[in-house]
Amino acid sequence: MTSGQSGTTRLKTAEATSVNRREQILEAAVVVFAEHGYFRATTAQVAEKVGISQPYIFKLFKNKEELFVAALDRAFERIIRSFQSVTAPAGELLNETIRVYEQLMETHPSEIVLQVQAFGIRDEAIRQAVQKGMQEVTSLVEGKFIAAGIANPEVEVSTFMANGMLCNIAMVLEMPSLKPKHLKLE
Amino acid sequence: MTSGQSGTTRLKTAEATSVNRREQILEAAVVVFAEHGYFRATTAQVAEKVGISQPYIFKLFKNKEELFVAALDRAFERIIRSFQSVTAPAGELLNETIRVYEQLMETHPSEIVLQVQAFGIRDEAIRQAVQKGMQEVTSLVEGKFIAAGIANPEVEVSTFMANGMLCNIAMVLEMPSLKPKHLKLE
DNA sequence: TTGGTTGGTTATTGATCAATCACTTTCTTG
DNA sequence: CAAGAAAGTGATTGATCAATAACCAACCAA
Repeated sequence: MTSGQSGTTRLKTAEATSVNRREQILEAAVVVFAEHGYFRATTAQVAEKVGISQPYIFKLFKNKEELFVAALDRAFERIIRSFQSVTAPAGELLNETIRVYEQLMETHPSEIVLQVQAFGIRDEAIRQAVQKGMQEVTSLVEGKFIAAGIANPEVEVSTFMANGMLCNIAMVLEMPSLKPKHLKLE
Repeated sequence: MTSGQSGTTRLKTAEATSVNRREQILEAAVVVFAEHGYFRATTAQVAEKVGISQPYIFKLFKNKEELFVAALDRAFERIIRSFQSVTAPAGELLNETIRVYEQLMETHPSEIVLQVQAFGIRDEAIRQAVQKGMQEVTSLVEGKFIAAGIANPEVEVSTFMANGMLCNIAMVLEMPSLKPKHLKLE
């Protein structure tokens, strides 16, 4: 058996199963990587944040690269889940999708920062993870736009992604003036 | 005297003055940093590409960070010079600016990659250099758009920058499908 | 009670590199 | 040509870390 789910189920108290530990480590890793960057962040910092020893990380993750990829996947999964949950009529779908993303940037800023970092890392495994994440997000949004019957879905999605990227960059650079200007008023 | 410009001026043969060396090093640094990323790239790789010893780099640059910032400044300067050179009537200005940038991506891809990398580096000096570069580019383009009498210049500039960012990211990720879809046809 | 499984630790090491130090060589000019 | 400046090198080092090795402890089941 893997977990501590014994006869007298002691659930709720977040037992130290390896699955829980993995989650804790990932949560810490997202923050540490976002704050210091992939190369400057150390596995010791992640461990410290979780309250475990540095080597224990390598019992649950093959190496630092895999840890980063897992953290990145987590970030993309949240974005995808958020966008999946969006429901709105065609006329409101774009604005609603933007609203959901803006909320995500507030509630999980580190995961957004992680994304931007990942764009610049020259590492095959990481690049593949980013490619996959970006492809999934694009496809998902496009599917929604098409299903809603929005005109020129490809262009709309592309514009949405472009503004999203600029938004991300404005965030990591701490340049609010760079944020996209929508101008929906006419 | 600093250079070898003696009486019998032996110009043209690219003498090994420290100014020339600085330029050579920067040119190599742009390529090496773009290829391996700031942290994986080593000063030894840069030196090898120039054909000098690794320690000599530190005679011309205080440290690795300063070398990167200088390389980054160079990249931004080229972008700015390119945009400054743009002249077109209001109706064509946006397209012409796009064209110039697309050409830059072809002729100096490493400098574009360097930019994207720089977004993700958590280092104060580097972040400041990126901020300055982005601010200058935005202001310059906005100035041009305003001077040409384009309507909603702020929004147009923002959209232009957003698509530029998406374009950069499509490039570094090697995801051509992510490239912006303009759709000027009606 | 014993032995296997799960969850953990301490200590260490092997590589990697930026950066410095102590020199040498090559100009050039008075 | 002497001598100082400019250009450049070889050797080394001091830190930093990912990753491994080797070992410990708590628990449970047969």
